[in-house]
Amino acid sequence: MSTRARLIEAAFTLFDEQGFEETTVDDVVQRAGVGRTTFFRHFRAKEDAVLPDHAGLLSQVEERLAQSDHLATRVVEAARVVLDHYLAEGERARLRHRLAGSVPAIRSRETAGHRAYQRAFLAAIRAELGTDPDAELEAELIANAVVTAHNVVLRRWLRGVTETPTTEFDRALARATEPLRATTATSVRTPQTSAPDGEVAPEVTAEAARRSVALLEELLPTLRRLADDQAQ
Amino acid sequence: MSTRARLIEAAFTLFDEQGFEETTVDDVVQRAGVGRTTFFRHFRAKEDAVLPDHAGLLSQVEERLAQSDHLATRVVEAARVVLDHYLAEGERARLRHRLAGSVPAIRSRETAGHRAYQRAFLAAIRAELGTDPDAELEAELIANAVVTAHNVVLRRWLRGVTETPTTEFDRALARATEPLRATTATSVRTPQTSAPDGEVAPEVTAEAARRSVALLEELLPTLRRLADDQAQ
DNA sequence: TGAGTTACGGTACTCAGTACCACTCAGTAA
DNA sequence: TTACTGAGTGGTACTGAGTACCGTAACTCA
Repeated sequence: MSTRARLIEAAFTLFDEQGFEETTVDDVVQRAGVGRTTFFRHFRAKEDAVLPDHAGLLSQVEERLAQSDHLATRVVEAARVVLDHYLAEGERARLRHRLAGSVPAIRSRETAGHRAYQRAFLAAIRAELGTDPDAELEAELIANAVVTAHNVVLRRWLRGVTETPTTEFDRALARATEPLRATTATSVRTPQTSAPDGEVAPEVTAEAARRSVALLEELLPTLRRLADDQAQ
Repeated sequence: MSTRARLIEAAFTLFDEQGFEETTVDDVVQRAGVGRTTFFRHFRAKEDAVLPDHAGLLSQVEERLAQSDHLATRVVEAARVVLDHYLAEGERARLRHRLAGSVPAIRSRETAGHRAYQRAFLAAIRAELGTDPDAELEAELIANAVVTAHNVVLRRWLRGVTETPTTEFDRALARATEPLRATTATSVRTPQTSAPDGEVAPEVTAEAARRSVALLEELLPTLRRLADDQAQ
């Protein structure tokens, strides 16, 4: 067992048994049987010993995103790389999740990692959607939806709510990448002929219209009074 | 000028001039002319001196979300509370944004705050959509889209890219809350007007309706604020 | 006047993280 | 053998964030 592995093992055990704040780096290195300097040579900070290798994972994600198949496929499979990593960790991932629930330092590092993935997704999506403000917003929303969908499923597995995370992942990411498939389908495949649009658009549009009209109706009495006041 | 205000002023100035890491708490308290203990009585950590009052802002957000008008309205206006806070800070918000770009501690605290808002939105949306897995995912996606849309607009203003953040905000949040309006329309409202008897092609009508609805949604917040102002 | 409250200042401490230097132990070449 | 090299390791000393505790001034309310 390598020095690094012993440090990780000791950190997980002690953080779990006696808490993160209550455990000093000295405790960890003593349990691992190594010097204090060695700890900080392997990990930049105390919490790094129980964090996944986000840097390595990120480069795998970027690698998958850089391939040349359809954008939606690339995004889904790149997110799948991250999920698979957590699943492969097994109990250790679950323990980290419990720790993150009570230790801000661990939680914030974990979310920083997710932000890095999100930015990688964003870059890939933006490259396809363009950079005008509306497309920019759309890309941000989709990139964020992908990470969120991933996280929702991952969290369910971490908490032991589901035993079929990969199945749920496919469903969740299909939902998250829906607008991506729609926009790239219309803008790339068929220029404005609206063959696929014609099937689903009317009901959706009708629902949205009803709702907006309803909202407007809420405002109408006030607006009418406002108009009357202005007329005087 | 209160002690707290002097500390904040000193922290912003020194962090900006000589960098966050290069500035010690002793530097800050010396510039503010107070004791070191006083700093940590006002702020739990060094970076807190330049962070907005997320706790106070969060309770304002929750207050707005707890009202009884339409969900989409509550969510949009609650997010607007946060945007308005940053806009009111002016140059100070921009300085913080620059600092967050280079200081992980500040950035992670800022995202932690946004996560808190996101959870408040999530609770409100989930209460309306239900808690089965699909609805849960939907709620998470929408809550995240709201925060993302807010952040996209905010960031554009922080970087000086736009001078009309509130207009962009209305547009961005109309987009982010689109699925929210659609889903609640089916469950809450029923159509009140029958279809017109004209002989226009259905797709053309649908497309025209879609544009009108989108424009109407953008205008709704403005009309609502206008009505509120007059009501006072 | 005295008791409680609030805000501030000082001292001493723990511990994370850094800088620097020394050691060990491989492998390699002379 | 000896000498050299480089990676991994360990020890020591330091800086600085954050905490605990105690003392003090001012202000308020009996």
